[in-house]
Amino acid sequence: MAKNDNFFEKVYQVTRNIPYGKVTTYGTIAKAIGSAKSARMVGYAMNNAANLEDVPAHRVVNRNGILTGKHHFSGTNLMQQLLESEGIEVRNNTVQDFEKHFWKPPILED
DNA sequence: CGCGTGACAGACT
DNA sequence: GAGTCTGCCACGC
Repeated sequence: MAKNDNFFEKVYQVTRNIPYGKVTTYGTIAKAIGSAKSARMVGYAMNNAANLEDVPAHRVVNRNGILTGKHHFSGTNLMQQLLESEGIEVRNNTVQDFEKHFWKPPILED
C-alpha cells in the first residue's frame, strides 16, 4: 500500500510541481531528483504516477517532446487530449513548440 | 544475491 | 541525418 519510496516520492513531487500548460523531460527530472543517469527510472516511476491523479504524468515527455508514455495511459490518445486541453499543441504524439512549453523543475537535493 | 526489464539519453555507425 | 546500441539505476522475482 503506497510504499512511497524516496526516489519515487521525488519524482512525484517534481511532476506534481509542473505548472498548468507546461511540460518537462525525464532526463531533466532525473537530474532534478539527483539521479541524472536514472532517466529511465523516472519513466518507470511515472508508470505508477500515471495512476495517481495527483501526478500529471501526461505533462512529462521525453527529450524529443514525444509522448512516449501515452501508451501507458488509459486511452491511447488520452495523454494528448490532456495536453491539448492545457493549451499545448500536440501533433503526431509530439509536443509542438516543446521548448516553449518546457518547464525547468527545481533541483531537489537529498 | 543475481537476472531481467523499463514512459530515457547520449554515443556510435 | 537517421537508425542502432550501450549505459544507467532502481524495482520485481
